[in-house]
Amino acid sequence: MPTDTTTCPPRRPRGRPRGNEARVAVLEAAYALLAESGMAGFTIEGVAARSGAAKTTIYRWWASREALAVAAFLAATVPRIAFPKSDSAADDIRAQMRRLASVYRGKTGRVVRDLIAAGHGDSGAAAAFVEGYVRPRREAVREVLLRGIEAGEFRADLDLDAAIDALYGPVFYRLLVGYGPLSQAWTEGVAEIVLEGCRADAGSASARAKHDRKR
Amino acid sequence: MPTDTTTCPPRRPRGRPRGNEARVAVLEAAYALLAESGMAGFTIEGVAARSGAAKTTIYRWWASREALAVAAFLAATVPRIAFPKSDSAADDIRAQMRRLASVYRGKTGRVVRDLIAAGHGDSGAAAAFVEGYVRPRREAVREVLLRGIEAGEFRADLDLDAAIDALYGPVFYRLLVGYGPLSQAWTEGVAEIVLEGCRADAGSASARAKHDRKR
Amino acid sequence: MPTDTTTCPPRRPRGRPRGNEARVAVLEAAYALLAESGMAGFTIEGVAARSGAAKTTIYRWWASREALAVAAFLAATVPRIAFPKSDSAADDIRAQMRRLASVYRGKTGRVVRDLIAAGHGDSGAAAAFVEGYVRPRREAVREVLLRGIEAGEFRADLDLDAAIDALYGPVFYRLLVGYGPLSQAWTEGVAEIVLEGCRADAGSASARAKHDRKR
Amino acid sequence: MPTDTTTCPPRRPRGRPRGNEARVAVLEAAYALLAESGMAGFTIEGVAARSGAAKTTIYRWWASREALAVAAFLAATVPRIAFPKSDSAADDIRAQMRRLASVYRGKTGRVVRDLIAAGHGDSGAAAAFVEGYVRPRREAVREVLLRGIEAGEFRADLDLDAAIDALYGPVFYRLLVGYGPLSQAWTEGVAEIVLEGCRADAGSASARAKHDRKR
DNA sequence: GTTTAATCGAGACGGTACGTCGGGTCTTTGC
DNA sequence: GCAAAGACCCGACGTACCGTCTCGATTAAAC
Repeated sequence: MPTDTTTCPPRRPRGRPRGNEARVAVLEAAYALLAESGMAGFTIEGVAARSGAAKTTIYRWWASREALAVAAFLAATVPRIAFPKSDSAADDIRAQMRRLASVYRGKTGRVVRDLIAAGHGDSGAAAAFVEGYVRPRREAVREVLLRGIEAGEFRADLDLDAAIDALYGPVFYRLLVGYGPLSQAWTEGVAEIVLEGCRADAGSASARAKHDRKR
Repeated sequence: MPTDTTTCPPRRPRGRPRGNEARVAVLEAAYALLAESGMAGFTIEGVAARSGAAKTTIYRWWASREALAVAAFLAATVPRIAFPKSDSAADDIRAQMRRLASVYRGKTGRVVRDLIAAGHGDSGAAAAFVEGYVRPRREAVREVLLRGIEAGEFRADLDLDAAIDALYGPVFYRLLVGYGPLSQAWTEGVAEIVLEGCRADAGSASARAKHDRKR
Repeated sequence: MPTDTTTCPPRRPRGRPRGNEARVAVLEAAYALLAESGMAGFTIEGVAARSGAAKTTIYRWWASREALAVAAFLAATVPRIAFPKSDSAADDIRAQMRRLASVYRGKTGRVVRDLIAAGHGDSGAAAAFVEGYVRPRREAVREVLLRGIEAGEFRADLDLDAAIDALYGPVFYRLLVGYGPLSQAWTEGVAEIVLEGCRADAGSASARAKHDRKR
Repeated sequence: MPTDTTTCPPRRPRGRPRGNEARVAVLEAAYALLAESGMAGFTIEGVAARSGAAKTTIYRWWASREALAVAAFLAATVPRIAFPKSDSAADDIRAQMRRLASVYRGKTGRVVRDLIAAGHGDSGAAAAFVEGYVRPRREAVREVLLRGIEAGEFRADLDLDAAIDALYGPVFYRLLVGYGPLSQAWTEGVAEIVLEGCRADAGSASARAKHDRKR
């Protein structure tokens, strides 16, 4: 895993050091190709031809087509998400969902969709995508939810992971399954239901569920 | 009016009629291959070899690899889903989610995942999958939700599509994105939040959302 | 060999009689295709499509692609060749060679070339071509040569088959091997040499050859 | 003038050099296949399978099935012909014709026949066959004819190309058209006529022909 | 300064599957 | 029984990429 430089002794290895130009050229060409024609039409040969790099060089540094695609996407994507921050955590989440759906309605949507699909063929690439893209975004949402709990908007015993999945799962569902459009009205409908389920005064919901489970 | 020659619907077309044996053999071989090795390793050549059919025959009847895979899956899957039916619509949904997650944890999960991913390459296949698999299952859930509304369990103005997405979107999310396991505990956590958001006495949630939208 | 109608008992067979329309349509379409694009592009399917006949019908009456091509060519070609007739047999032959070379420089040349080549794949077709096209033309030449012998132009012990081959072999050689053009000057050069070898006063050539053979 | 960098002709091209093993294996397999079953049954797939080379490799180096067949034949055939050399040029030619006819009666005959036929589908292959096989053999004959002219056996104004065609055209004619056998007696009959036409004392033949042309 | 070891481009190579073409056979309907 | 229509199995086509490999050329640290 050459891209991992966390644990390396300060000993520089012998021989010619890795040139950054090739790496950058490959990633840029790869992202351009990905944005243009999705994972279909994203081939190692195509990336090599467009970047001017040799196939050998690509295979030296990336394990697979999928891994390269994910790396190119991550390199071209801002690592942190600008999250709105108002008085109401619920409002912030609603706004962010609207924005996410809007982005996913565009070209990025197709790329994300293709990368998730491609991940099924390369578990390493899937893991990289989750770590580099999915998890940071979940963490951002988690913080907003925590803020909402502290502010008393959401109930204290809220299962955060379940809440995040309930909010954003539907967005990915529509993105991937293609059942319906990622319209704004729909986004708000989902948010309405889920955020209602998170409210502090959600009453005996939790108790009821626990009771059910005991049966 | 003795004769009507304008429309002759029950007329057999000319030429040798399509043999059902080839069709069945292809679908069975295709499903077997799909279950064995997923969409990777699912090739037209492989299906042809295993089924004894010629590639041309396959191409005559199915538009693409993806279309064939979906057709094979649908042919091998019971068209209607057995849904539990108890006094409580919420309980029925919880039970069904548990069951779905359980099924998706197994071999079927990978097949469904692969088919959804494959659908991105062939919109016809994607549509067929939605119509043949997704929509009937959504309809079943919709009926349960309607039953719950009639029984007073859920609020009357519930956005059914949004509710279905909120319930099952997370399941597909985990299945496809691979962020976390489809564990039973997690399923129940999601159900708890979403069903709480659907409850009849969900208070002013609806009013609040409407108010927001007007801004 | 359905194309042979010389020996047929006057008894009409049972069932629907063979339609002549289909036969003619097939032969015409076949010749058109042949003239247009040569044996490359001459396919049973193409002939069927153009003639409106079914493939089955074609296969019923002609043994192979090659056989059909030969039949179509023969049906479209005048069976007897118009031969010049002057006082000098040698002049007649020279004139006829000029004419043949001129024809073979055109579209017919390619067709004849292709048919001869195609004959290698179907001995029946090759035999039909020889019988229907080559032999009648040889017979015509043979008659001229015989006339020349009677008139004292050519020597009496001339080997007619060898002479015909020596005269026309070179034409087919150039047509088929493509070594040089079928130009008029070249035709005359060949004729000059061969006809000189056929002359009545060719002296002791025959004697010399016989002498050589005895050694 | 210390360095010259304008022209560097003996420069190895970049990239991995072409391996000779694949080339040889392909040509050998191709010739074996050709000799076994002629152009029918000579398929790129067959050659690839038998040689162990990939189809892509074959397509990289040879333009077509026909081109490969010709190349394989030329690689397996001695480039120069052993020609008899006695006191008499006419005798040498007679002997060589006998030998050629004898060879063409065997397996080589079919191969040559098929290659000539195949050449009609690929003009490049046809040209290669002419240059690599036909022309050298013609040159050899030409030399013998020249020797005969110098020795006074043949007339000085002999049209060499026409003479070669008159001698060998008939051989190819029978080989390709299949009108009659390539028997020894027939060969000698043809040689007798043509060589008689080439004799030094062939009288006024040349004058007569020239007179005809003026008309 | 010379090794020495790695990077990097180029491109040959054995493969797999693609989607298409045409071949030849068989099974219908309809005359 | 003939003809048209067309389903069917089959073999080969030529192409696109795959992933591996052998080259020559370059580059910089190590000796």
